[in-house]
Amino acid sequence: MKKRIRIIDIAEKAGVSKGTVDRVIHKRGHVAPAVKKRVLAVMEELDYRPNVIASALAYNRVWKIAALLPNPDEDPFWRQPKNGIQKALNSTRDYGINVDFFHFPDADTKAYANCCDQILTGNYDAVLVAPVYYNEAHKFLNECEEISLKYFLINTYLKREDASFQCYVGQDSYQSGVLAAKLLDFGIEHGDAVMVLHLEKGVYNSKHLLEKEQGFQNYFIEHSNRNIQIIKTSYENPTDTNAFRKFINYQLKSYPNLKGIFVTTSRLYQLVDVLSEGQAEKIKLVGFDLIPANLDYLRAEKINFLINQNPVKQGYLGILNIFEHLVRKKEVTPIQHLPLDVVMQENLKYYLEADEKIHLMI
Amino acid sequence: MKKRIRIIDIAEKAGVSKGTVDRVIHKRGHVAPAVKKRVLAVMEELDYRPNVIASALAYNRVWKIAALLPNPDEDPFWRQPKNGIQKALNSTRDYGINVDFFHFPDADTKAYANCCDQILTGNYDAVLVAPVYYNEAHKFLNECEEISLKYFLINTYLKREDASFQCYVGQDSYQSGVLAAKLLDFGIEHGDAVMVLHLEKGVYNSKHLLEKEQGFQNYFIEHSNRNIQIIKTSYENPTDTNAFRKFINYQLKSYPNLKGIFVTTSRLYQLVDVLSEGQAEKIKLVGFDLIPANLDYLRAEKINFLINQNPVKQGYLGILNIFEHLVRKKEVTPIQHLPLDVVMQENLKYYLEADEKIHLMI
DNA sequence: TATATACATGTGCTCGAAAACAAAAATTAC
DNA sequence: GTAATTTTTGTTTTCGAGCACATGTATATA
Repeated sequence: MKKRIRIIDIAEKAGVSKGTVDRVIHKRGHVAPAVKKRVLAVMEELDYRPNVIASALAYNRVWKIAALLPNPDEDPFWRQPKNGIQKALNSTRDYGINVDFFHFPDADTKAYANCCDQILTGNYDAVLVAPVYYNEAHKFLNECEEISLKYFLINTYLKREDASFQCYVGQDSYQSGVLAAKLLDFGIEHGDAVMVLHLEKGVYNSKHLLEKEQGFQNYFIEHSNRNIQIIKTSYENPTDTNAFRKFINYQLKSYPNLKGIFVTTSRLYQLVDVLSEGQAEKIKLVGFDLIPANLDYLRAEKINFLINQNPVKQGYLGILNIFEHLVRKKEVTPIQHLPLDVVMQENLKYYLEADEKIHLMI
Repeated sequence: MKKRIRIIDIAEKAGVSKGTVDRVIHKRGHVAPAVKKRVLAVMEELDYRPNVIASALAYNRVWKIAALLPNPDEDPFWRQPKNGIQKALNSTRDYGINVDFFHFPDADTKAYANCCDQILTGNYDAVLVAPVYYNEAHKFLNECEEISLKYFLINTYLKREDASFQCYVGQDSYQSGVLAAKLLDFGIEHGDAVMVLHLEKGVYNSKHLLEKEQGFQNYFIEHSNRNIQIIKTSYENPTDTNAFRKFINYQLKSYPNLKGIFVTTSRLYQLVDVLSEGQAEKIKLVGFDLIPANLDYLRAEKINFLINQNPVKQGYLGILNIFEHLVRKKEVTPIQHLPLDVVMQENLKYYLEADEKIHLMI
């Protein structure tokens, strides 16, 4: 077991003081070229690795981070990323990471603008943004760019080329559509029909839903020998059960060879709500997200697959990337897609447990 | 942003010195009951949380860990857990975690016993064990128990009730069989037949293979309405391609309604090797492990699903649990099953990337 | 040569907790 | 009541790196 190399060890071996070694390490200048070379050589030779713990302690600086997210009390989905953020905080607190949350109520642009103002004038070192509203988000990010406020995106991808853009953590919408197609394809026969169904208002403004659809469609185009017919539909208000049931029954009658449905949102359970026993048995179903209503149907074997893109981890990795960037001064990967987990009744529990166990380390 | 509470803050508020607070925190005794009560009350009131960084630095102690694994140069599988161990080390080194590796060549019981001796007499604080050989492992763990050497198991589960047993991280063999059954079931028809195929020597000594088989079988027993016939087979030496091909052709002739095969080891690729184009297309295939040979066939859509139980993470979590136990003095969960990831061509890349990204934190 | 100036190098304090050590107070023994 | 002993409490050093400040050395300018 070899002794750990400290700055002082390098200093001694190079015949200088620790102050000089420190200046070399941090490139602070004021070191004679010959000395610098000697110090670097010794560092190389002894394979010096800074003690990150001592470093963090001595740094003793506080990093101000803002997190701009929809209100988790209104939209329960956001409880999970917020949870992940808080878990990351437990690991990073002693390194000086400090997060202020900014939540805005759904579709309240005034409150939203207010949040943005506070963040822009609040002297933050970085901001974690869920850019759920396309236009507003772009506007805010432009402003961040102006004051060189570094931003990290989670959940929804926005194409940005700014210097202030650091990284995105979230889903790969297109690929999740491809995956859904492959899953359904495995369970149906040559010549069957499948449906991609959006249960959401304003689908044609939601880029990620369209990407899912595109991925789904492209799979079957690339597997044209399977001769699968694709039906694209959307339905805005599945909460009105009776009307929705009529709509679905009409679809099933129109396409008697329909054997699989892909619901692009987390609302697959609302489709199952209106399917009869016989219908549900005949049609394979794929959807998103491990929310309780979906899980009930997954356990009852009425839903075949749920695709999961760990929302807790989104928040966790969001903060972790900020930590790596600010504290460790590392380059972060610009695009970080979360795994597309294929969840079934048989492997569900591991994914539910996994969220509890993100207790890792810095 | 609230200031972090330090020991000295508590000391001041309680009207004592930081030495006294320290004694209370660490239960070192030598504190008057009344004072202890006052200090605890202040700690509670100010919600004191120790600065783990400063704590780790001051501790300045080295933990000696031994890792007993098969030689990764002989069995490439073990390269991955070892990789995970090394990644965990990068995160924990500064906390004083120090690992010595002990590798034994395959089936060399003398070398194995030698490793064990070294570990038992080497004054280690904990040992991470992959108990691949049933009898030898039990013997070693008994000896650990005698000298109160704490052990942590990875990869293969051994039922132990000792006080020295801390936790197991690894696969859930039974459940992976159930999952494989469900996957195949989704792709076949009522009345078809499926095969569970062991490609390994000494199957009936390998408890985890039998558990996989059991899980597979029980799924179909519980779904008897599907009326699926189960064929159990094993073949010891698939490397002899010609003989193996004959064997498989014979099986396929014997069971013309065979529509799915579950290979219980990572050797599914050897089955695909001997299947003709036409045969591979008709039969759905499920197996284990993201090894290159399997991945080639997965990408070529000849393998339908690979079940993955992140081997890198096994090693990583093994060390992390030791860290949590020794350094953080936390209770660790005794049984920790890794997620059973369902891997297809369409979501493969995320799982391959994921291994790179375990860079998490302490 | 004296002095200002720039640059190179060394010293010492800091972060917060741990623990050895020193001092003070309380208790016991005689 | 005093000395010896035990118990309680306070002080100081340590961990390794960061950084402000002090000191030292060489070059330029008068």
